[in-house]
Amino acid sequence: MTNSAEIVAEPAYLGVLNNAQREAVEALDGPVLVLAGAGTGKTRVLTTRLVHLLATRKAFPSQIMAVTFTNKAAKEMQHRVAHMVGGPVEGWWLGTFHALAARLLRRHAELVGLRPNFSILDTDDQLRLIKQLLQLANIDDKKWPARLILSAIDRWKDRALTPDKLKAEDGGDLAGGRMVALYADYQARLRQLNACDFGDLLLHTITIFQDASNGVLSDCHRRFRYLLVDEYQDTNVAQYLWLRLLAQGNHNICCVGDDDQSIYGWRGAEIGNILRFEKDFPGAVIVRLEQNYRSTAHILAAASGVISHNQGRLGKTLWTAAEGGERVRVRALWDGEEEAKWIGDEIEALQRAKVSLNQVAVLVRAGFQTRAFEERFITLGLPYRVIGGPRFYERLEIRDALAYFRVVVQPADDLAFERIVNKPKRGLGDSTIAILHDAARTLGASMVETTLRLIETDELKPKIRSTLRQLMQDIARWRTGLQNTGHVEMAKIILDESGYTGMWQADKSPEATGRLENLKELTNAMAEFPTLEGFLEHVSLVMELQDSSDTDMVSLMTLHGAKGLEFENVFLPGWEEGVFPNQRAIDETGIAGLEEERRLAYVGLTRARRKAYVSHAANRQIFGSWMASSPSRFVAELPHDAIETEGEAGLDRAGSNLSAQQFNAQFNGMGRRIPAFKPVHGEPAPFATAARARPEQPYQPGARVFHQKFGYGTVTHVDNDKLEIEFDTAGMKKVMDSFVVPAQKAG
DNA sequence: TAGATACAGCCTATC
DNA sequence: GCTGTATCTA
Repeated sequence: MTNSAEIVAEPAYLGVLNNAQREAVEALDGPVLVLAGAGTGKTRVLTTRLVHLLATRKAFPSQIMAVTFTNKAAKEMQHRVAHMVGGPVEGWWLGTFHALAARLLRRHAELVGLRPNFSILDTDDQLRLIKQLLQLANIDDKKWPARLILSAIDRWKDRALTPDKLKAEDGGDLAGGRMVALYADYQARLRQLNACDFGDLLLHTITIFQDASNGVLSDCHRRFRYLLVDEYQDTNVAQYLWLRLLAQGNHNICCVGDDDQSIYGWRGAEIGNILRFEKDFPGAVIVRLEQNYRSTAHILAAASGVISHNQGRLGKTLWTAAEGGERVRVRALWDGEEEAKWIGDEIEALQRAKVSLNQVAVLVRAGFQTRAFEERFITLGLPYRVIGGPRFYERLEIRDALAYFRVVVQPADDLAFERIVNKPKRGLGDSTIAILHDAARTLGASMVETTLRLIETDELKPKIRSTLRQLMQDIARWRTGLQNTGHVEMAKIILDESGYTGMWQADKSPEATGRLENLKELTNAMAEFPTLEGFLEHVSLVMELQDSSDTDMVSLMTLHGAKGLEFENVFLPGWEEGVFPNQRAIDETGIAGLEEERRLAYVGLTRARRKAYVSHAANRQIFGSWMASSPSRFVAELPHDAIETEGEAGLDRAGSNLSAQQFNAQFNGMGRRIPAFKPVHGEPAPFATAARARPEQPYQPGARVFHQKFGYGTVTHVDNDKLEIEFDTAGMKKVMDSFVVPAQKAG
């Protein structure tokens, strides 16, 4: 219902839009797909649409959900909307899929067997967990590395396939044919740990949504009347299902995306989601944004020429009203060093022409390629920043510190406990941890709980017992401390009293000071959050620390990292077969992989506003050995009119005598075997799941028992699962019942 | 429990 | 060719 008195004249924000943009903004009700080519004003449409929703009184902020993939994109949207309406808009659900799902899940955790304070695991935790499960199941982790197992699980989760939806043979020969059972175990273990991984955030909310009896979904329908989705081409099946459930209520879903910029197929994105939109949401309005405001006609022609070689596109033709501009320069060079030299020189030339270095980017296919440029830029004294290196919250010392906090907040978090139990070294070696681990498994209890029980017995050596008792008391004290003392102060106390800070202070290695600084930065960052729990949530869901520097520097990053960004001048080195398109991408997924590489080329070219430089070298050092290389097929796909070819004669054909097969063999080492999901017959061998039902106490006073360490003895007293035993040689001891066996069986 | 040695794996990467 | 990790040994 539009209040006509409110909108007397056409709002100014509509006037600045072109026809297509305007259509996308004004189609507020019903499903809408906005196919937004690169540089066509996608963000403007998204934010204006939101402002329009509010201005027309179609919705209050609290009735709008806006979903992005990255925190950066969410922040950007918040910022732009605030800018448009002249103040921050609050109360709308704006965030990443995972952040929004986590928010819902915290409220309804018990519906999927979790407590509201569940931990969110990252890849590192997942890998540790899988390693443990592999060991438990006696699966050779040499043959089936945890990384491989994890990626199989993640891919299943991307497709919303929970273990119950899989048949044993769906795992192929992975993990010796026991992959599905392993996956089920992994899920069981997560529940025990009161934890979930990123995939679970979505899958658990889907489970909750699908059960109508809890009323959560209908509540959401009542609440969220309008749904906005950014980068729709990157959604995976789970995200698609999640969105579809939410959209069922009001059908007001607006997805913005570009099938030509889908570059995340390898992490589960389903380009089919965007290609199928009309079918999934009947009556959908499709708006194409094709007028590009970013790049010159030559750059657009180059990008369009390359992408036109792809099949299976929705099809768009980018055009620009702008005239003139330079052709894309395509240069052949002798080797990588020369390439770096040339790019360095060109950047210096730009610098002399008073171009800001912030407007210069070098976009590479893979991280390792940045090194050659860094070296060159250092020699030249060109300031640069590498975007997307190791992240703050992934650093060892930060993860250790966070593990301490996690144990205090969520004592069922065994992964965190195991991480810190002997850091700093407390004399708790592998064997002690193994005892705790085994005992926890037989008891079906958490490690902290198990430790609390074991320290009341004589299972452990007195010294170890008192160390653990101390640690348990510390953790308990820190937990109570959090109720009275501020969490920033408490965090410092935890790191101090645990000896963790001291450990690095005593460390004389050169990186120790840096680590101490990072720890300080960590506690500083906490101040912005009301509670320790809130901070931990932030850390799990927002892995980046806000970047501060806006000094003038060349940006060095991967093509993937450049998506969504734009620069006046873009250098695209390494356009060689094998490197780009990446050979592995082609080996692993064939045509689909090649097309994704081509979309990456399209993304790269369309980042440039004024000048784009493509280069390729005739010789390249890969994994240490020199190889002749031939220009990327994408070079040949650039329309002649749009480019200007330069470089020494003959170089552009160098290396073409090397067969693709030879290249493969060298580039990929001995040819990596990719385990196929081939069906295999026969039941997977069952293996222990962590939780086991506790039988009745089988030991009574007088029973003869055998203990691995203390030998034979007679039970004198029973206290639940704790036994007092007079051992024949070791004397009176308290032990856990699970540590002894009836004497006759041991003989 | 640290230090030494062998060995594999080396593309992209969000949350 | 380099790096991280797993395993062995003093």
